[in-house]
Amino acid sequence: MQHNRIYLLRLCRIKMKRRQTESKMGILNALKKANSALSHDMLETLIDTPIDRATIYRVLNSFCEDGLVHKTLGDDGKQYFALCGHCAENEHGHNHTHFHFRCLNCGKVECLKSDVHIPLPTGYTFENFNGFITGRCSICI
Amino acid sequence: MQHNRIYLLRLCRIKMKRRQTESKMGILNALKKANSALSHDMLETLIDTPIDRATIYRVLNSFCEDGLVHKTLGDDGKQYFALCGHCAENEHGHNHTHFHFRCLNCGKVECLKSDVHIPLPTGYTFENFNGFITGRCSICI
DNA sequence: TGTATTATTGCAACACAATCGCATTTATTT
DNA sequence: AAATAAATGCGATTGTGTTGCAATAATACA
Ligand SMILES: [Mn+2]
Ligand SMILES: [Mn+2]
Ligand SMILES: [Zn+2]
Ligand SMILES: [Zn+2]
Repeated sequence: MQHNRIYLLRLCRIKMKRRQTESKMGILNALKKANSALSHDMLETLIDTPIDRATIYRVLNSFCEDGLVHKTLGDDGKQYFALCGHCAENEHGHNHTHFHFRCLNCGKVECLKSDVHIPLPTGYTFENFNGFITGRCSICI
Repeated sequence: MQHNRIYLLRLCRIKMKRRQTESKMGILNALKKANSALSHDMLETLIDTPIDRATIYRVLNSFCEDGLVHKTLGDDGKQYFALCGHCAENEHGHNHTHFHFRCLNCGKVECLKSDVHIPLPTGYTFENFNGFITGRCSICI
């Protein structure tokens, strides 16, 4: 179920009429390399050839629509985007009911592996989940 | 451990050199009446005598500092403030490791009672938690 | 390979939540 | 009643993300 980036982009090109551009490749590579969730400003510094802010957001949101990436709102008010790696799969597709951890020292945001159990009161229906934890990662003690 | 609002404000006046004002009373009453987490704009509509935006935020943040209220960042990008009712108590004071639920229909934001277990990888330290669930509440089907 | 189509981009303007500086007001103390 | 400084209102500012639009360029197809 793990495909490489080129394959995924090609798939999107056909299915969603996307085009393969340098911006998309750059952003996808940065996400892959970082192996963590990235915010717009993180991407801006990570990518060599400058890309406009609006473009970065548009690319990221298109990745979300296409299922390559998921978005989570950090407790710092920023959106973070991560490649869909070990997202839990179920009958409707794959879902993102996992926590995200942000290290207050190094800033890295990671998807935590454990799938979160969501304790809804009876009669409530579920639509979306966003769980953020902050602290310090093992590298930053 | 449940005190009434007047008592709490009086406590803050002495301990933190706060003053008891109409704005604070209004905001505290609105929170109490709503029995749910409120955002700035919700409060603005709920309170009769108009209070300036900056003042509302300042009052709410002072309430947070004083431990009367806790703040959570909604997935809609807004801050929600709720009276500290059944927040979990531990040796360091009380913590806010519970989910918040926002009904996509009526907009109400509630503190969910169940205390969340936070699955940190080994070597990671905990600082803060923000968990938001959206869906529909039992009233809105 | 050349041309048409239209997805994508950059730029500027915009929307929105929240904060800040500062002069003024006012709750509290004496 | 006067002094002190916390609290307020107003306007400006920050920060994040979106949108409109004309220009660009990736893709399809003859
Ligand atoms: Mn995913
Ligand atoms: Mn609390
Ligand atoms: Zn770290
Ligand atoms: Zn509802």
